[in-house]
Amino acid sequence: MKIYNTLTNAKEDFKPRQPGKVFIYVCGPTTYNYIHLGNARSFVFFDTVRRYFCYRGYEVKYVQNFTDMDDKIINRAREEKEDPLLLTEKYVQAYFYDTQALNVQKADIHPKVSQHIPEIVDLIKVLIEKKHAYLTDQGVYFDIATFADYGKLSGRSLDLMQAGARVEVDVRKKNPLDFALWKAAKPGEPFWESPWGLGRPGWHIECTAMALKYLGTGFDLHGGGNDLIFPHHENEIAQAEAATGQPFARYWLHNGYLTVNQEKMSKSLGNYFLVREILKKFSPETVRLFLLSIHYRSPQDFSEENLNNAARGLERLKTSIILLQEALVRPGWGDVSRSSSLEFQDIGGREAAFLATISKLESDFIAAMDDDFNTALALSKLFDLAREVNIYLTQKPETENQNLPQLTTIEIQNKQFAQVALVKAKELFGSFNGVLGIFKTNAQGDIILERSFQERDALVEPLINLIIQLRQEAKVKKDWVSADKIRNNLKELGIVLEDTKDGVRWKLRENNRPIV
RNA sequence: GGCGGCAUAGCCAAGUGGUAAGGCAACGGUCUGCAAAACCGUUAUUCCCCGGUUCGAAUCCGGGUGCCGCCUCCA
Repeated sequence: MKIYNTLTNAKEDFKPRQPGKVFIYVCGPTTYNYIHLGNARSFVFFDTVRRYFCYRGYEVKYVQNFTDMDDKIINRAREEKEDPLLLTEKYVQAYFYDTQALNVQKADIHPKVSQHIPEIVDLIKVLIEKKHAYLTDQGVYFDIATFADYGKLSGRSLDLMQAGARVEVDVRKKNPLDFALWKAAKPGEPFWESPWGLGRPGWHIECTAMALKYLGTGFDLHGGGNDLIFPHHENEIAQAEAATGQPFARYWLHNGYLTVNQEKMSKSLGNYFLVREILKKFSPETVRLFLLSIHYRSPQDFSEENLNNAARGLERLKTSIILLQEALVRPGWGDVSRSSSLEFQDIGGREAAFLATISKLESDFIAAMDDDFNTALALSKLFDLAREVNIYLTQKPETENQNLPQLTTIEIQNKQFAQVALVKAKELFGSFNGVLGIFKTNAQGDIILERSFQERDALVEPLINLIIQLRQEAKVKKDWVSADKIRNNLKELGIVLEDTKDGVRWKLRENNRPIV
């Protein structure tokens, strides 16, 4: 496996800290708002990274934090006149709602800043003891001059940064780039007790403290969006390595921005689209397919047209999966008792060729993901698989629609071959999807293609109106049999039609509604 | 000013030395009562421009143009 490491600006062979295990820390959201699609890009990508390590047989420990205390939260809470921690809890829940729609698996641990104050305080104590931090009346600051490697992640030297820095001058700081570890509380602000008075942690210290607590020094992967390279991740490294004297994380991954009209999607520009808004119009499968259709380090432009493209591509994949699922239970293809005893080398011409082709796709898929998580290329293998399956199914089996007792031994064997081929294809769909996470799956790992409830709800109204219209036409022709049949069958589905003087009214029997 | 990224068909996009993946759209065909889906075929002699290295470059080197980002909160 090769991974592009921001620390070295090069693709490197991945070597885990411990054989067979991967320890990952990904920067999560600051919970003062709903996540937008740019945030989702990062979360979906790192979820895919995690899934791929699992697919490759690694035991993964995945930690993603919530920054649930900082200036933005305090400001937002003031605006909404709400307690900061309650506000934060609301957006934590919203985060889970939005990301689960996108099939992002929960991290093993989701630590929150507010619940790790003791760890943070201890870490700051160490930094002060080691003379890497100093006190002012504003709080505690990290002294970057004491950390020789400062700038190694973002690739800048201190001199150049100082020349270009537009930082508001704080004369109490030794260096303009020194950053807060502990901020003294102003009146009315939330606070915790510390040896340096009442206050709260600075922005960067929490990730360092929580990563060290759950993953230790020198863990494998640390990730986040490009915009976190400087200063956030640079400062995390400084804090951790100054305190422990050990390398902090070994591979740093950063995803590119999501843009709108080629400009970065960001809250300050106001050009952001919330995940929950987009999901009103596009399915989560479409959104995830869209996000993975480009290499993670490249910028990706958000537009309705691009989402539409993805939606159409998704249709193609769905069709193929449906065709395969149908074939698996159709006479002639898949209705023979499970024939797992067959060895591949026993299998005849057409099936053997098909199996060879899709096996190649599997190795291509792995090669693509091994090369710095090339999801765009991996995705093309999923499309290739769909086409191969479609081609295979286009050609009818000789024995289709014949009953088993009438078949010769050869014919039965052909059916079994076909089934082995189809089962293998289905498994491959499943394992590609297990990595890319586009489709939801059941406990057995089979792909579920049910429409989302939003989609269904949006369809109910026009669909029922259409049926009512057809029934009205039947009534006009005095075709009472058809009209009554429509009404009775709808009733069985929990949809009640009532003919009134002013037209047709319909109701949904409450207990027939699907339970989410 | 410093640092970094990007530029491939109508659109999205993979591809870092060996002769342009995949998706969408479009057109023609097969299938179909008609559609849809599916399948087959066509659609970049060419990869922003100029110059160079090489038997050979979208891929390497030099120069130029355009767009974007970071250096301040941001995934």
